[in-house]
Amino acid sequence: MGTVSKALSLLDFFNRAQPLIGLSELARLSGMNKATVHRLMTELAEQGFVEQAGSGREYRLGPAFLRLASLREAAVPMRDLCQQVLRSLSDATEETAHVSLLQGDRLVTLAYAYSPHHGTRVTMEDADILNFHGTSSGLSVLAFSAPDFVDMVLSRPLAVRTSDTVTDPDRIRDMLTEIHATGIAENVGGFEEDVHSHAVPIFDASQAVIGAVAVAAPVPRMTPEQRLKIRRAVKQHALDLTRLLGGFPPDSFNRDLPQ
Amino acid sequence: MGTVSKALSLLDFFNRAQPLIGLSELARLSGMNKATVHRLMTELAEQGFVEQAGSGREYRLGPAFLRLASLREAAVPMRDLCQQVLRSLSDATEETAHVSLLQGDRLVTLAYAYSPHHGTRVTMEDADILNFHGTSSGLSVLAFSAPDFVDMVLSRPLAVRTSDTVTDPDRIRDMLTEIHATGIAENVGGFEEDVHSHAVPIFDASQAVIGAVAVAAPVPRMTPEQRLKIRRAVKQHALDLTRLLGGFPPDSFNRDLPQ
DNA sequence: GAGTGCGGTTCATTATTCAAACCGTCGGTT
DNA sequence: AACCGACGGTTTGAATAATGAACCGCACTC
Repeated sequence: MGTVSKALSLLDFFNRAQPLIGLSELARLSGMNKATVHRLMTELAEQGFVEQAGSGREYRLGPAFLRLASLREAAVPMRDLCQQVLRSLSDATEETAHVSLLQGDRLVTLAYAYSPHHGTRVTMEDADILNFHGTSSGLSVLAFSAPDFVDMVLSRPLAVRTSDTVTDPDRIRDMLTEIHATGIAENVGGFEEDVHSHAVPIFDASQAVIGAVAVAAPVPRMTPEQRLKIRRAVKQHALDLTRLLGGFPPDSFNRDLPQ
Repeated sequence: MGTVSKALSLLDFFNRAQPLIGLSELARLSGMNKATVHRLMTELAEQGFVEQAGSGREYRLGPAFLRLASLREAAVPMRDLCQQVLRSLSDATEETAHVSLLQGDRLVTLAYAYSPHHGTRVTMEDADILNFHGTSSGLSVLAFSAPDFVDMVLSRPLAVRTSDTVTDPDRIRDMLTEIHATGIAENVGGFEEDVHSHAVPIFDASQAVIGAVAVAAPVPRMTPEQRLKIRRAVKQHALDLTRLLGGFPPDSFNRDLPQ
């Protein structure tokens, strides 16, 4: 791993639950030497990528990201487009809709939309990291990923989030085969208890998978009629989003709407 | 300059006007070797900080920034707070208000708010980079910066944006002395023609300057009464914002509202 | 088909980075 | 007040990774 990757990977230890991290802790988390972490953080701080919090001397993410995110969105209004599609999707299904994007070997929540129709709903956070094996989004992405990537993901330890999380690689591979055939991944309670979700992958111009569109509903609301409605809507909106982003589904992608 | 700084500095060449940059051009812009740039960009791409556009092979900023900006804003809702203060400030002055933040040795626009009161207004872009010598925001920041920093800024070539841009370091130093005394910087047409702007610095918990609040109005609308109203409003709102961000003005800062 | 500029690669040289030990400081404990 | 452990940060020779000139294949132009 190059120096730049090391420095950037330090940023991954910051999240909503842990926005402030001290030098020693960061060294522990990353497994790097303290001196190394210090030098890397100093360089990141010079560029505004991290800063040291006023009171303690702990680090947190810096203001540079606001600027760069603004420029990214100006160049590629992906979030905007996703938000529009999600609005329509959550209206159509009356449930929570969200888009996740493949960033390196992680799947990251980019945007979401709630439906005001029900008092209870599945709630989301931006910038959450989803696992591949226990979410419909992750499974839908894997089903259209290169075998090498699937092998890499399934050879890592697979976190058990709920009693329904499937962690047997062989069973997961069977699921991927079926998802590849239908174009839709379905998951019940594998990530959060009582959440029933459907996901369909989205693709870029080179027909490579770049993420997924999903709808997540509370398990008790999932009637057969509602399930069919969601499956049709997710698939249609995922195809729309792929097209809006300038992409194309691969030839093997089943474009039929589910019956 | 360390490797990490080199890699991150490559990101600075992307902006609204030039969102796509090829390898050779990036090497030229940065003065680095093409192989070096290639390796750095490859590492940045692995982490999602840049990506290669579908058609050509040019690079553009990647989706990672959306995630990190979201986490930054969750940890430090600076943009949110600024937006609230700016809303109030632009309502009070009936002109465009904006906040810029010091990031390393650059001054970057963070947020702005327009007033719906007039049909014409000064328009802004997020993530624009302001110069120090030709903007009221920049001058107000300089006036409360360490002498070393001022020397560094004024020893660089000073861009001439309009016929009214002041570029004589001695004259600028005189202006800084006065700005330091009053706490307000004023600039007429030094950055954009026909724009009259006022700015007041904002400070962090250690009383160091971190940016500025400004109001920009078309020159023809600037009557003596309007000018006084703006000066009072900018100063008050800058003090409010400093406090909201958990900061304190330095002891030398003149807290009196202008008469 | 020679010339140009592109993205990308190679490899010996060289400068940077690493790990371990060490400082000074801060709170809490004895 | 002496001790302790953990903190952020700094120094060191030894190990590693970055560097840049030259090069490749390609597309396009003249």
